[in-house]
Amino acid sequence: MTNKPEEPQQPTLYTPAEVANFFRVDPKTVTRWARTGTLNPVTLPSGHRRYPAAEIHRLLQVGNAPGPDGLPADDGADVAPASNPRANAILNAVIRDYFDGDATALIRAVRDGLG
Amino acid sequence: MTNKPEEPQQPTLYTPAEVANFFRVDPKTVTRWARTGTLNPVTLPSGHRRYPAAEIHRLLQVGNAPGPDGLPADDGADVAPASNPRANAILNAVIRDYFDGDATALIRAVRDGLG
DNA sequence: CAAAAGTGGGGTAATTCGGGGA
DNA sequence: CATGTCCGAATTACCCCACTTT
Repeated sequence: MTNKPEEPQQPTLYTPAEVANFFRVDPKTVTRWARTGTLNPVTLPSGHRRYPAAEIHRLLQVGNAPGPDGLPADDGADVAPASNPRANAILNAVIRDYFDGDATALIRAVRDGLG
Repeated sequence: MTNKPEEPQQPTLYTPAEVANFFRVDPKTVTRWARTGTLNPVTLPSGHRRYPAAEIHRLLQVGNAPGPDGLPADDGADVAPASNPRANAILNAVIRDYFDGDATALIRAVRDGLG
């Protein structure tokens, strides 16, 4: 490792314990943030997670607390409030079951169930 | 360190320490991955291991956006695997903000965001 | 030839995961 | 709804020393 052009010495990834310490929360909460999409960690082959420093630093900024509404609602598109109970039920089930594993599954399910 | 850059190495090979830095794990963990078959390294006559870059990048790309110093600037092989960070962020934001009121907002955002 | 750094093997404590429930 | 806590199982980290390579 003395002559390799690329070698990230700086910890670009944080462990769950480190992230938990940053936000003063339980590591379990950090895991939950990963499940819900608030954080997008690198998943090791074993299933353990490593959190990119950029991701953490972004949330650590003042005013960007990782609360329930920590994510930027960038789209700001004035969506039409339809209140479709049927769609609501379908999406809710899919989100709970598949959102963590595969976002595209949600998309497909949405189209299949509502299209 | 064992091989000079002059050596015509077609595939880039990483040392255990380098791989450990990539994943933010202990070098021994990398060795364990090799022993359990998670990684398929090149074994030197001495018994030491060298890990092909392709192998490492394949695992490292899973939901990760390496920083500037990060290294694997991902190939562009933008497969949509079990976890699309951008999709996750978009969906998460929309779900939290609008899901209760209108499920179609999620669909629209998904289409716009993921194209 | 001797020394230093890296790696492999093994063993043990600490972390993390996942689920369930307060 | 989000977080904290308890549990068992799996994974990882850190300690030792021996061997290889520079």
